[in-house]
Amino acid sequence: MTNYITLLKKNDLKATIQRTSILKSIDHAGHINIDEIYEDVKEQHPALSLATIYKNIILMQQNNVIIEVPMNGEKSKFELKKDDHIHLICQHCGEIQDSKITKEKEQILNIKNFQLNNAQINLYGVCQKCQRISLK
Amino acid sequence: MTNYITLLKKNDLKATIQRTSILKSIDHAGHINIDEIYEDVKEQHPALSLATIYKNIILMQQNNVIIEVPMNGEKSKFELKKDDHIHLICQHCGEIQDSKITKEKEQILNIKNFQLNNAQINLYGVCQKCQRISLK
DNA sequence: ATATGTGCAAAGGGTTTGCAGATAT
DNA sequence: ATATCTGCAAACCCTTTGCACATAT
Repeated sequence: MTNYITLLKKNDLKATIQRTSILKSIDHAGHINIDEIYEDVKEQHPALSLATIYKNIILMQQNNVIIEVPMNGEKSKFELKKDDHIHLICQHCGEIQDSKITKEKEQILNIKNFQLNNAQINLYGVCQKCQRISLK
Repeated sequence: MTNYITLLKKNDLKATIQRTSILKSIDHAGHINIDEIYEDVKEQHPALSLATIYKNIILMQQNNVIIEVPMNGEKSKFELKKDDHIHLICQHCGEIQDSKITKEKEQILNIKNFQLNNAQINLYGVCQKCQRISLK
């Protein structure tokens, strides 16, 4: 919990219970949308309002605490800010795995005449677990 | 125009004027959101309604005629269905360039234990034109 | 002490829906 | 001929906003 407080303060945000709760929820889930955060966070803080979540999601994005993961045909999810990475999105179970962008992969993304700031890579397919299930 | 008719029929959709107009708009723009399609299409067909665009965007996605390009912090854009490719999104002028995924790049996306169906790669940065401008 | 954050309820705006008339096949 | 599509208006629901009270620093 103290980690979230530090994270917020480091990024010029006051550490309120609402914000640390939201961050905890995002951190535990890995990738999570607004409604799911709301459901999750209400368990400990029933009074925490949806409006507060919306306000803080915007604020925490602006202050580089979290980042948006736009999703095909559904609401954006959010994750804690970290280095660029690849999302492996399972179309069967919905789970999202992170996969590192290795140095060799990074070179591949180096496209001439384009000054890259950040990469957003979503790979849709079937995860290992679901591949096994469909074999049965 | 006849191309759009063929494209629609090939994918089990009736070829209405509304649909060909929407496809023409998407094709010309390359990447375009719903409101922009509406503005564009109204010039030739003032009566064409937003509701019709929404209905058809959903339908044409389902029938593999177009695909969604989710965007960070803004409304999704749409493009004609084509092979996976990389989007180079300029954070300065907003333009989106397509970049081919070469065979070597494709191998890089081959992540073990994940059965890839389709890749969605958005690279945010500064395009060549805008790099030149900021040098002046 | 005070600037900032929160919760509530209302407003706003984008998207969807139902239906009667129109259209593609 | 008929199943499907369109346009309109209303409904819906997600997101934002304003304000009085509460809280972090």
